[in-house]
Amino acid sequence: MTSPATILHADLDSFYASVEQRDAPRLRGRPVIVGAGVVLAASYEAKAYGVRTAMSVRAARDRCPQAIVVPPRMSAYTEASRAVFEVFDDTTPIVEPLSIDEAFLDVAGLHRIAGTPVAIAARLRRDVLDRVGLPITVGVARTKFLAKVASRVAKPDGLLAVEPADELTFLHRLPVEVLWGVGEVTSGKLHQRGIRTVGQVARLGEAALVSMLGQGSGRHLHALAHNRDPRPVVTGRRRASMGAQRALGRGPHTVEFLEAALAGLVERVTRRMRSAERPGRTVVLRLRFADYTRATRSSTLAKATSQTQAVLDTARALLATASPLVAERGLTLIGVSVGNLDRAGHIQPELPFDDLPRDALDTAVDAVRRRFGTTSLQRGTLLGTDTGLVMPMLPD
DNA sequence: TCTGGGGTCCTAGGACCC
DNA sequence: TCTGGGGTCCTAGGACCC
Repeated sequence: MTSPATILHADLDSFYASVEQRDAPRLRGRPVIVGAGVVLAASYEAKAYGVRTAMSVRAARDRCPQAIVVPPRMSAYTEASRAVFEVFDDTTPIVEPLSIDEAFLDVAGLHRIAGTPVAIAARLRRDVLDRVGLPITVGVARTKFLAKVASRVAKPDGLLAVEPADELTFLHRLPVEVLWGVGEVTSGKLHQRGIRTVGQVARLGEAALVSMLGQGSGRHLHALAHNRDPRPVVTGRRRASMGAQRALGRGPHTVEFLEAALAGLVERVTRRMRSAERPGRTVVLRLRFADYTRATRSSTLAKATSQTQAVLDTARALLATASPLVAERGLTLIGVSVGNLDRAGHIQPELPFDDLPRDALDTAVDAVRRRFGTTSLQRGTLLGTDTGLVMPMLPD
């Protein structure tokens, strides 16, 4: 017995461009590009001319000379997103944000009070339009994956529900690119073997996919092609890293310039970390070079921090280790992110210890692990932490 | 027409521990 | 003395997503 389709994937259409059209009547019905160097969003009128996200604005103008290009207004988009998520939250308590403009909603259990999932989805679309003034597309299905596919197919300004009985018929005629995790590289490998539709992937068999793409992707794609996606819609997920990056243009860049760029990025990131009260432990330096190759360097601190100076010192040291690459290839982008957020770090042994009751200590160890998100505890020692908590540990 | 800024997840080898 | 299996953490890179 299969469960009914109760997962909604709600996705705002051409989000940034829609906000601009909402706020400026002269832009309505016209091709609009939101961009700064590259296209961040294009209205459907612009997309009709072949304008695509991530294309350079120059290229976009070539395709659509009459397009109106406006600079991004991030604060307006953040505010619009907040208002839309308020509508989501009023629809169901189970909302999982995916990005600034899309989310999964689980409406199982709302049937009696709110009607069928399709009725709920239709009302959600009306509410977003009435309350925020933006068009939104909703896909409804039994799995997250298929709900997302449905919304993609239904765009723009649409609603599409895929009932359990129709799942594979619907899915199998679509191109492999709809599968989550199939980008340029993977689709290239599949195309090489003449595989273009999800149905062909499904018929291929798991073993063949694994040998083609590796165990992880092979199994993943096989499952998705059969609409097997057991992941539930989960609330309360928090981001695992925060970062900032900056394109530098072709060099050469002076040391002073790079130092200043790095300091600016670190300041931006650590400020956000402090205002979110989310210190982190792992500093990652991202570099991109003139030939578009990339490199990362990372370093994990003993203690989580959100202090500008600590992160900057680490980032500087990482940049120094990459200086041969920088000299050789020329730097065109630099980024800093901090991961392992909220993980306090290794707990430092302070005193030897070996005779407390075992079960009490096991409980305490679990508590430390939950509290600090770390499993690298030194057994047989009395532990102190930067928060002043003192925790005894038992030998194995 | 070379390609911005923000993220996630996976893999793989080495270090280290039990 | 030799060998081993299981697990986590760290670093680096790659693919992918919006």
